[in-house]
Amino acid sequence: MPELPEVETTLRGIRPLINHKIIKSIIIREPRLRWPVPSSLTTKLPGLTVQGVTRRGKYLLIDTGKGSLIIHLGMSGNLRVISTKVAPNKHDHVDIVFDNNRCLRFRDPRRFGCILWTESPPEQHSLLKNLGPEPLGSNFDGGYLYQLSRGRKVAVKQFIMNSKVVVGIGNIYASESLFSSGIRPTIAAGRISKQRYQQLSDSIKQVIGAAIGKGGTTLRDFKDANGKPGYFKQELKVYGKQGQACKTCDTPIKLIRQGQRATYYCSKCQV
DNA sequence: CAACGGACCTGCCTGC
DNA sequence: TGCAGGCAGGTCCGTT
Repeated sequence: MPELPEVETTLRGIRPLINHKIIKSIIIREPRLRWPVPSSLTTKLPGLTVQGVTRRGKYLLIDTGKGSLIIHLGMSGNLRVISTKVAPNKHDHVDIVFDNNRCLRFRDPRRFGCILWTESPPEQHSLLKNLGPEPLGSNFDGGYLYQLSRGRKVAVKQFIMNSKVVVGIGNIYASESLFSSGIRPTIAAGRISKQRYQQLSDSIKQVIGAAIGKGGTTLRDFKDANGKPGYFKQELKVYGKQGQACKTCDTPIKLIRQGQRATYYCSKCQV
């Protein structure tokens, strides 16, 4: 479900609904996520107030002043703010309950997501401290990609999906931004020119930015915090379109596998 | 250090 | 209709 635009959409949805709210309790129905949900949250969270809701890469950070919740949605997670009266579904693993009879409900069928707690600044957490720049940040550009990629033999698609290189480029937007910049996904990262990396970083910003503007991409059942789907799917040019005509040149879109992930590209437009 | 494969899970779709 | 197999939006970790 979530790539960075979906996480950003979720952030924008939940922030105004939970910021400055007092936490009444936490209900952990299923602690077995990627890492166990700390049972200590049951005693630590009640009485704390949400002081801020931010994002680093695909990690959502809820600051309480005493510590921060670090939430990742994995492949299939989502967060909604709803009435505590709404009965939980099978995969609604955790509720953060506020004192206004609403709760932040974490649902994640595949349980690849996580909910962790840190009492240090979250950016020092081991999951966050080695993350690369934000793709929409001013320190992410062609020069940065060019410099970091010298000597690297890994394919450029896997390079830009490496969170130490840049955060938030998932499988959909990797294929889409490489198509948009005319770069073949299989090319070794270390053999791409600075100019082409500038095109790539521009494309990444454009594609991610447009996807956020559309509320993310809904493939199966992504819904934002208010239950609305994303509308970027109709903008996709290559993802999931193997065999279909390229929108630029009519050549059939190819599907290959890189590192056990599907990659879609146009063999004529992308060189 | 870089690269790769395996691991963690459930749901859905396809094909027999 | 049932069932096995493959695949899915992520990313960490251990091994080469």
